Amino acid sequence: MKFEAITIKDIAKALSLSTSTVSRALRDSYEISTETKKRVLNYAQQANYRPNPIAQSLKEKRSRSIGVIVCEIANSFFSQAINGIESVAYNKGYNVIISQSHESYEREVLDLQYLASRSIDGLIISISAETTDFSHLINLHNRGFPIVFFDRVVDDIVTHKVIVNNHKGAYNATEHLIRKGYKRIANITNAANLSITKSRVAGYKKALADNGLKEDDNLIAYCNHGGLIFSEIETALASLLKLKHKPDAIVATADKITTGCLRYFKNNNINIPTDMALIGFSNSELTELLSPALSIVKQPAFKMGEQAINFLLELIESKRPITNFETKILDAELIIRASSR
Amino acid sequence: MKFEAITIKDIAKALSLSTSTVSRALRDSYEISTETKKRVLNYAQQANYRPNPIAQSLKEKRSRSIGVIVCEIANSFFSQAINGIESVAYNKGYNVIISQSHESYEREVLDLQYLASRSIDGLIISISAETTDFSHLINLHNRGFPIVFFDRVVDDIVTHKVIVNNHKGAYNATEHLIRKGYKRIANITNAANLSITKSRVAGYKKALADNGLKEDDNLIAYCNHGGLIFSEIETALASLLKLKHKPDAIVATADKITTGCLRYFKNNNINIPTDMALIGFSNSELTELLSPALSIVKQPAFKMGEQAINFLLELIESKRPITNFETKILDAELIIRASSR
DNA sequence: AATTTTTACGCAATCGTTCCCGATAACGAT
DNA sequence: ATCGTTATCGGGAACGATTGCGTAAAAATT
Repeated sequence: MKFEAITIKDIAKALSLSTSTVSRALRDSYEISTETKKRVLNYAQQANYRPNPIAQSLKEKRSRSIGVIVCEIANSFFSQAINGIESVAYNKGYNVIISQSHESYEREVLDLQYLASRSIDGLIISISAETTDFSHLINLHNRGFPIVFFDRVVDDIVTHKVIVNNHKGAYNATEHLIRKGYKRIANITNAANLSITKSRVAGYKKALADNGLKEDDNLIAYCNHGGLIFSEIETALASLLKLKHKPDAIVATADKITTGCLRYFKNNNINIPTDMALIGFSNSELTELLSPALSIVKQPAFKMGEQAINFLLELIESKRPITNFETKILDAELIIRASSR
Repeated sequence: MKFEAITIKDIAKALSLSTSTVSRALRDSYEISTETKKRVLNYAQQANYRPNPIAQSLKEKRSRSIGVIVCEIANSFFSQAINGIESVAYNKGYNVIISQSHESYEREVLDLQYLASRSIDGLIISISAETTDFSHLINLHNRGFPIVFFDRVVDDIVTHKVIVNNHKGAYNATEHLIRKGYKRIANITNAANLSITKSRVAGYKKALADNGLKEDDNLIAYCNHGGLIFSEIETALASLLKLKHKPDAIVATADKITTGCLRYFKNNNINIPTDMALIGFSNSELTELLSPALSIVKQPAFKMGEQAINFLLELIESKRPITNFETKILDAELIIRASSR
């Protein structure tokens, strides 16, 4: 099935003009008489003419579309961030092509190849939990391709970045637990290589240190798939609970891990917060309604998305190469509820 | 910032060949000698040549991208459906451009114009709660543009559709409440004009009738924004609770409405299920962890997405016009938990 | 040796737009 | 009458890839 649209040639033929004149008339060039402009504009309107964006892209060497790679759309944080990206992109006439890495390095590389082959003008990415080799990104970046990182950034690549103050978020969450009297606080977190993991673990450790608690590597568990696989959370928690000196509270520093912990405790009849306190990073709208209501560290996902796309459009639309790159750090919100009281 | 890619011309020049020869060599044409093919292929590989999809699109009059319009990405049902769409599209070399209507008719029309202007090859859409005028879609459809509806379909437009057995889903949910002994069962549902609303309300009514319960229009409340605005749920529930003869159970037939009801009851200290039983349509992963665990009607969102994209690709890739349209009806799953016991 | 056939490649048009050059006419100034 | 201006417009070459058609050389056939 095809679907033939009217072109500038059709207009030219119908009005006995040249395509150049029609093109210029449509773009309101000064070299075209008001009379002719009117004729062209009227005809175009009546015929419902729309310029072919593909032809324009070919001519202008830009597609007016940008790529976004996240690990999962079906994750509140990312879907909210995408909302932010979309709202700005829409207003600026860009379209957004979304790809999911599903926390797989291989898939991330494929996604990137795919997007690059679709000639996107720029990329916003939060890298997958598996990714430790950045050559696919470095390659593009070195060739001057506009990239903005958000959430999970790559330190070695110098470009605009948007993150949350992960250190502070984890610090505050941990400190809150300490103030509530918890003594043995475990940290279940994302893959160790991720930037967010490093900051969050550091924040957690700093809070312990600042409050005279000793850190214990046995109390830190890494989930290499970011909690996407429930069993990795089970394994982590099971081994924590097997410790001689069990934890009495948990800081979970990823959305899926936070809710995964809750699921595990419910499955195993472990009472929150009496047997085990829980606080975790999450952007779900439902944490308040959970049982017990979850204490969370909530990221300004929508704003992060907005900031990321603004950064990207700056890179794309800048005439001269940008050398002055910025890292925007937003604050996460600490919301205390029943799971840590 | 630009980013120059290698073209077929560059290869041609480098190897002292014509662009036609290079093109044919790359496409493995029989008219090119094995020798030349090897040279071209080697050079292309070494130079990391990628055909320019925009130029290809212009030539082939197809963009290999499809549009998806849903009301909200940050909704489990839709994000899961998009996952399904994406997984198939990805494998077939199509990319997916997602737009959100935010339940607004105006925005839906704009989205559609936008997508059409981006020359997508086809469209998958679940219409907004506000939409009652379908001329924007009818227009496209009449011009032979491939459209597949899912979830919220338009009866008047004859094309492939993917839905869930909404009647049965609502029927089963209602019947379950009746069996549990609830006598006055209210139904809070989406905008009245939506196809899904009609089916679900009908299913609800049928279950009442089949079990000797009288339907009462005071017990049916419509949320015109699909629960996107919490106040509309509040209003609906408040007026239900003001009735002389209050309901003792609620069937909520939209994701946001279901969780919205729960939120309202918690806010107002209404105990579930003793004061009020609750069952509702939802695809959230967290319903099990809510307090109380929510009984739900769960749609096979991922499968629906897969089916929708398969339908669409059939329409797009078919040589001759398709006249034999299909409506795929999948079954929803009824999951009983504490909120209705 | 003369011919036909096959092989292997180039030319040029095409897709829809844009834009650099001209080209033409009207008009006033010299 | 000649020239310079200005106002309007058209020709045609891009952009990158594809493809029908034409043709030289090589190979096969007579």
